[in-house]
Amino acid sequence: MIQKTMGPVNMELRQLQYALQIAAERNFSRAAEKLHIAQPSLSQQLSKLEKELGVLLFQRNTSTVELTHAGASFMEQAQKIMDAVELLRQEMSDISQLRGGKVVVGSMPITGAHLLPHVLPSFKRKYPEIEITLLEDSSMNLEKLTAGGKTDLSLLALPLLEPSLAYEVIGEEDIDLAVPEGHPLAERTNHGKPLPVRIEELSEESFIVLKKGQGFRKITFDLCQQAGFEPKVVFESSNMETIQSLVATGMGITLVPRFISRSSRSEFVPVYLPLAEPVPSRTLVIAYRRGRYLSKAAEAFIETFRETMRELVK
Amino acid sequence: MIQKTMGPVNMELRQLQYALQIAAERNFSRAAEKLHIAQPSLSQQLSKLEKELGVLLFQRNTSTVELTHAGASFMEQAQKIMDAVELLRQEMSDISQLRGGKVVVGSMPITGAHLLPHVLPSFKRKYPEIEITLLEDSSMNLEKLTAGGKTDLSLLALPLLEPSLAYEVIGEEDIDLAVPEGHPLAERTNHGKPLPVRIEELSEESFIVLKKGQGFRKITFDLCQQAGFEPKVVFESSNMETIQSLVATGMGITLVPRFISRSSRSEFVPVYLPLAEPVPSRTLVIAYRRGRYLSKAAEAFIETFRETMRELVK
DNA sequence: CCTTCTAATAGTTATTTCCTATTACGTTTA
DNA sequence: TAAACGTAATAGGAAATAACTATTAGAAGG
Repeated sequence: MIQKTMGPVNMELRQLQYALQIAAERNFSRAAEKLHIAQPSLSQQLSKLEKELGVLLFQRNTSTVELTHAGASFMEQAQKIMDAVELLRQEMSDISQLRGGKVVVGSMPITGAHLLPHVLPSFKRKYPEIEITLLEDSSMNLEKLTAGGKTDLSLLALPLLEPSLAYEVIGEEDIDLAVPEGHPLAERTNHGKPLPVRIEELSEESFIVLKKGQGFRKITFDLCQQAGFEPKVVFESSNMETIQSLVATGMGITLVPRFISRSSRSEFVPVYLPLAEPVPSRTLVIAYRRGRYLSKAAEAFIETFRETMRELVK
Repeated sequence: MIQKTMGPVNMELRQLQYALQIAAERNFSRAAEKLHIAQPSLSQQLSKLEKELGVLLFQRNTSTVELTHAGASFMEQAQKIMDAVELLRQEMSDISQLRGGKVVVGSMPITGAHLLPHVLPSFKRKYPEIEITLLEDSSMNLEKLTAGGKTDLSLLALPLLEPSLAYEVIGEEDIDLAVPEGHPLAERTNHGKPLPVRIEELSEESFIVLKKGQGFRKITFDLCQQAGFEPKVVFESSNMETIQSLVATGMGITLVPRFISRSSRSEFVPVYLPLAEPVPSRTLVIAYRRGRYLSKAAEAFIETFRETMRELVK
């Protein structure tokens, strides 16, 4: 990091503003009035400024006030500075008023592909000036990224492994079963509707699951364990969409979050069956660093996400 | 007036500098040290700044300090502002150190053409960054321009008519007589050198003089009057060079300042004769507004002018 | 668990800015 | 020429602000 030795800045914006006002009015008393200060204060501040600069800015006696050449070039540059200051104030004001800003959001590929497309348009509509940057990764990596401050928020599912993360629940997502067409479980219907499947019934099935580091893999294993068996894994993929295709082609079965089973559009689509009560679900949350102040923009994103989820679940 | 609702500029350069230093160090204590203040002061000022902006600039707890998105864009703009401030300080410093600045100098066409060419080069050599703007006009107009602040200095000859002008003498300039070649006065020689002429001898001559408003016209008339006669004017011109040509072609005679008779280079050159003791002269001065502070650049110009004159008269 | 950093808070002091009153100085008017 | 007016500068004291010291509280590391 380059150390810029900045000399002591004794000059202050107030003094620039005072000088500019005097230049505009060409009269100390009137300038002081507009600045809501007394005339002697203005004289004092200007003298101080001139003394510090080592330059006379105004040629003045008791009757006339006019710029020196030095004063003229001072005013030119001072005005640029004040304009830049005004711009800075405006930018900060925009951010605090949600008319600007930036949020870096992490999400798993699954949710990125299936949930965010619903959220982002309405967020953009509501806060057109807030920039959203998306970062897709596995849930494990996302937790690390968020814990390390690389993202402001991450869309994740419980449980979180990183203890430094806090979260807000944004919704429950039911879990379905995916089987190949013609699978015996898909044939059990009641008035044409498939019957719910109990997880225990899957103990002898071949499972296709996500690779390690992806949260939903653990959810699958936990559900099977709760049902009293260890799933027989015949294939692993890091891509949930790929798994759907593999199931469709008859290589095995899998558990899948509802938002995926709802919107699968690829060529090879498996059959989705509901699971029996109590329907297993995963809790979707937006996670962020514990103890951290969330920017208003980030809060607005969370709020919009929640609203959108409520709409989706209807 | 305690209207604090939307006070204009409460932000101060000091605070920008503090914020930038914190951003550079990412550590309040070290930043405070470099700023030569105590750490609590720094915390206070930053909090005040953030409160005024309505935006958190640093995400911080007791162990880490890092920029928020708002903070990042703040620093970007703040650095621009500090750079502009530094530039302003530099410009003013240059002016006060005579490494910059501007002087508007008025001069009569005569002196502009014959004296300034000697002065300007050495001034430029000494103060290469000071800009000199020349304004040529008649002495009468120059006095008005300078009294009105349109020029910083004017090169004039005594007496000055404007009472609001002060002046510094920069030298005496002897006055010569110009006659056509072959004129009887030019024939009176002593060992080949022309004899000095007494002004009384010119009472019957035809004079070519400058137009009204030009100082040297009055000097000519005054000298004649002192010699006891009223000059017979046969022609008037506003241009001293033209008068030289007219004299050369035999239309009359004229009085001329030494610096002109010395350096006439045109096609039609008259004969220049010295005037008898006491040799009349005019006092050249640099005039400026009475009671006005002269910029250092203007003072430097005067000083350089004097030096150059001393060189010239040698 | 203790020690060590580091930022925030409390309370006080020092500095700076601002105010009122007044002076000084040009300009205009009588 | 003197008097009256308008304006910037100065003086001295009051108010506001930024600085300091001492301390607390919270995280990180041994």
